[in-house]
Amino acid sequence: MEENKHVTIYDIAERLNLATSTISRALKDHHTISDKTIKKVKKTAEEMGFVPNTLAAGLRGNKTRTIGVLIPTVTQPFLSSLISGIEITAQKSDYTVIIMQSHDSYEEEVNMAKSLYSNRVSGVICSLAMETRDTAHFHQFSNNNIPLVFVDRVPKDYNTFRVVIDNYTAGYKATKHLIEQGCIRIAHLTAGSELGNLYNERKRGYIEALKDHNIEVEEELIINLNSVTYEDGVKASNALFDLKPIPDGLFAPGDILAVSAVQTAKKRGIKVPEEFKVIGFNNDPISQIIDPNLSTITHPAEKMGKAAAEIIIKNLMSAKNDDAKEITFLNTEVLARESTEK
Amino acid sequence: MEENKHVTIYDIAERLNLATSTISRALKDHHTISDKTIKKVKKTAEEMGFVPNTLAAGLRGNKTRTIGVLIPTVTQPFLSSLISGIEITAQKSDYTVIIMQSHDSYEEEVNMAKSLYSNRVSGVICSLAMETRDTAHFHQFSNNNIPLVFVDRVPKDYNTFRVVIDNYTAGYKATKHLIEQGCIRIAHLTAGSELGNLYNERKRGYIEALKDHNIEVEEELIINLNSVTYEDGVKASNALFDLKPIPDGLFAPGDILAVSAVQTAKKRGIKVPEEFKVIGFNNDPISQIIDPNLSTITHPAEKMGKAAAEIIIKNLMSAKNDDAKEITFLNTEVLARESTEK
DNA sequence: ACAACAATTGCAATCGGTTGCGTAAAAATA
DNA sequence: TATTTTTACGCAACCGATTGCAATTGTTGT
Repeated sequence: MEENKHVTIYDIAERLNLATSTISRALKDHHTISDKTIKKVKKTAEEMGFVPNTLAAGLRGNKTRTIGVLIPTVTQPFLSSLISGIEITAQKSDYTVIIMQSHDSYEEEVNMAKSLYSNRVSGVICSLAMETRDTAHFHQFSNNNIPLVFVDRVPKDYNTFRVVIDNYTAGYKATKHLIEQGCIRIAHLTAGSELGNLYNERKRGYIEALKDHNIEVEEELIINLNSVTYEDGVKASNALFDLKPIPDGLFAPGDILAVSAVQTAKKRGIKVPEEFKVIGFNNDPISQIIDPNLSTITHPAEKMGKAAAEIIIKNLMSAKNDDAKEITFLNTEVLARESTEK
Repeated sequence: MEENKHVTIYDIAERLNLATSTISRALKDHHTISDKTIKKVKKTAEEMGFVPNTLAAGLRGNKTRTIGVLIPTVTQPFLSSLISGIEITAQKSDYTVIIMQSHDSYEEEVNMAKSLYSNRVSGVICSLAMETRDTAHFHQFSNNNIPLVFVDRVPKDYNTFRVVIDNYTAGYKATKHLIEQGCIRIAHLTAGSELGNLYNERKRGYIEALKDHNIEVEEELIINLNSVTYEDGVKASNALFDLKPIPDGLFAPGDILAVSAVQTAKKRGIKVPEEFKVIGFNNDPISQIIDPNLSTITHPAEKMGKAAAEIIIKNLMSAKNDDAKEITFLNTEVLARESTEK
């Protein structure tokens, strides 16, 4: 096996009897280099199998064309779609994406943030870990003019870009849909998280919708979960079905929870949607697989990823850090399917 | 907003009136540095908010402690679990993971490979794009002693590490399971792909299982798909259900396909599993959501990811490139669920 | 033919850790 | 006390691309 040492611009320079500066400029079509030389350099570079060393360029120029992505996990459909969106947009502008998972751990998030900074990423896109209660570990980015975009699970009081949906309105719409389908005793699952306040917002929407339709808010119909998992969903569903009478509707702020409710209902012989209507959240793939098909709220993951990446790239180009750190709201819609049919 | 310039070892050296070499060594507990100095340096580094510049270290040492992952997409459950496994293992050894998606395009795969090389990754883990027919773009890694591990969809004749399941045996097991459950006319979906020959292997297992049980292999029961998608699965299923008599079993080499078959059957009033038994592949989340629950073949995604990352890291530490480039086979099992019940 | 200017290319410093080698100071040995 | 050995640290080159400025060559104008 041949041991090709990496080909550098020095090798090209030597071969062509030119200076490295000329090679460097020729390779990026600098206007002070003649067409003849540019052609010659590019041809030789190609022949020699030259691949620029990103590290050297990054070190010298203090910019890496790399976007760091810090998210709880890549295995949730919403987040993997988010990544996909980021990646597509990044690629178009020739940016590389580094992905790190916090596994919803604060400690890991802190470490990963440091690692991203250490890698001198040009920008950061982050969805907060569940555990995270303070955001001091993001100051290193803000303080060094590295654009930072929070997505979906965002801190409330951090002056930076945010890409989110209007969770309040989404929760309101979901609940209103159930009411319109005839529900009058609507349960809700929620989860505590101070910083990424999206569950609180959805709950607020739920409550407001009930009030606006003169439906009493019953505390026993609102269950607080420790974690948004299938297992916890089953537990909560069983608790709801132990009530008499059982509620006639459920707004679950995640499709996994909604699915767990549907399946628990089935097991207990409760008919969905006849006796119990369910609407989920996210429009995960499973929502179209389960029988009955799950009504849900769209959560434009890929769009959000694209939007976040665009903000980073745009901000990096303009080089002004005095831009307003606006919040981008993307739309959500009710997808009415079988699980809420009258 | 304060504009902290990045703190460097030069800053620390100046503050403590030491040489940068001493700082550098102290920070990594070099034995020639006194404990007193080490403590002092670390404390000061902490105070000053020093974060090492990975680029500089990588450039100098020509190693980045970064693993490049090149896969078709992150949105498939199998692949996102694979990433998860890679990431967990990498993190333990303090490696960073860069993820790139080929979107099953040969051209993108070539570009991304170049980008990874350009970023001087320490190792590469790759699952081939569907389109890929030649692997010349991986020579740059092999030629430069950068460990390369192919996972799942691997080239047949490339002398490097491979982490796979035994697709032949898995296909055999799946088919045998259907036979044991009483099927005698078993259909199969497959897809062409010369390099990542896993569908061919599964098909081989299918055929051998039939032969071993004295069941005739009928060409009309084997449908070749253009793509492994829900839509193509529906088309194929409809084609199968147009036959008379319809087959009584199906081995689908992917849960999405299996699900499409189950749902198509339902729509046409064909009862699963009474009239038509289905076994899928991968044990995707949807396999436990669909009604009836889907029998399937386990595909140990996270384990494969961990194994691949371990190979990379181990190889990087031993620094011998003459190791045997062995193939790692991970086990698969039949998960018998409702969709193949007698 | 010569100044003035434009078009090309070269020189050398720079980014920030890393590391081989050299050296001064402290400790051990003769 | 003189000499050898350790211990602890400094010097300076290095990785490879970038870029401000200097230098060279080629053009145009008068």
